[in-house]
Amino acid sequence: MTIVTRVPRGEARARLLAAARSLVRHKGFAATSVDDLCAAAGVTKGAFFHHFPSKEALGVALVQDWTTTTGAMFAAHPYNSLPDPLDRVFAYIDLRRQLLDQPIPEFSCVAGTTVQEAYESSPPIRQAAAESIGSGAEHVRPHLVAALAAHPVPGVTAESLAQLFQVAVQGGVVVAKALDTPTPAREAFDHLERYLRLLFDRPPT
Amino acid sequence: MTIVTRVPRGEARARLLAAARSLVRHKGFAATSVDDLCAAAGVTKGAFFHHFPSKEALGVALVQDWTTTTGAMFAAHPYNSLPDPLDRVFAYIDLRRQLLDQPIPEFSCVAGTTVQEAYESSPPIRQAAAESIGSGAEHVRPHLVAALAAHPVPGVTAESLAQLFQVAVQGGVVVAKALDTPTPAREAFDHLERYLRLLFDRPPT
DNA sequence: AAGACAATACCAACCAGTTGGTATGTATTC
DNA sequence: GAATACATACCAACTGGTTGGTATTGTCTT
Repeated sequence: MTIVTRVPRGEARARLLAAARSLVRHKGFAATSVDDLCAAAGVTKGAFFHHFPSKEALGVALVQDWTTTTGAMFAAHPYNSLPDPLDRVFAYIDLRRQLLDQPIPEFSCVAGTTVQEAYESSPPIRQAAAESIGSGAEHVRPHLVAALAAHPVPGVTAESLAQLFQVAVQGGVVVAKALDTPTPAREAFDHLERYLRLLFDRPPT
Repeated sequence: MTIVTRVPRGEARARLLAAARSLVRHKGFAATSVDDLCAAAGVTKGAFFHHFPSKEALGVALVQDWTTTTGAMFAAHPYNSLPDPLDRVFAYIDLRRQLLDQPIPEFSCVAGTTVQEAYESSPPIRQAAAESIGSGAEHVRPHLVAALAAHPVPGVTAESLAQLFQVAVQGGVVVAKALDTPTPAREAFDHLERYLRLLFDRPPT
């Protein structure tokens, strides 16, 4: 008598999204088949297409889910409550560096990985990735706005700096994957911090 | 009587690599099928598997071909012959910005795009991408070495700066694809130039 | 409180088309 | 004439997606 432990009713969608997050980070979106996803989630194809009308729809949901969960994670982090805005920026960089203390697939960005494949082949997924990257920039932009208000730097906007953070994050993932080491990503954040300290005339304490 | 213009004998391999470069930049590696490649190259499957033992082998050859052609393009560029090393670095940044005056797929990096998908699924391709990224850093690293020799900056190495360039290039592509505009990539290079001018005490002329 | 009923959540089997790859044949070149 | 450079035809495995069904849940009525 074999006891088949089934996935509890109501969890299928969440498990599919979790499986997708992991598989996409490891193999990319196109290389992850619907069968892969169902097997990893412990669910059948019927369940998959009950919750998602297509594989593309799951891709959109995956990126949106990524946006909200990472958004919640950053929003809840104590760095947001430091009194000085520039300290908040530096604490954000620290947090970013801490995230690199994980295996590479674990710190790679779902939106960034997916958009490379979806840029032309799936406008909806690209759109979701755009919102994700934009929302990600919002984790530093307000602090940069406040810091620049207290200490203006000619020719430098909070928006372009916030996007520079995103470029560093995404580029860090790509280079880390290529060289198979998080070091270049970490050092990119070191340079970013040094750049900001020079811009804002705030030498390391 | 239909005249079928065939691909001249001996060109199949080169045409397959050219087709692969274009298709991979637009759709990614996994989403590009062998049939796609043959159709785009105007060649049959027999030709494909005559020149490449597998799709993976074409992926490796594609990345290697990318490394050599881009390497030759940068090596031949006049920025290398400027007298001052830091001027060479700034001219390299200018060149990088010029490359952004193209449609996004045209300036996206084949190695960077591919490695995201191949990181775990294909060690040989990942290895080729590692060599490509490493070789790419060599287009600035010597100039940074010379610039730092003339004007040392405590705590800053030419190697980590060269890798920062790679992070900016790769991150620029990802963010540009996500937001569907080259602006963040361009501004990342602006910030990079400003950072270097601060580090080397070389205000804009 | 119990029964009817419809929605929801899921499953197993199946489908047509596509995938990477092969076996075999033929025209060119050296 | 032997190697090289292809073309044609084909295949098993897998692809995203569909089908028809079942078990579970909530909801409304009596």
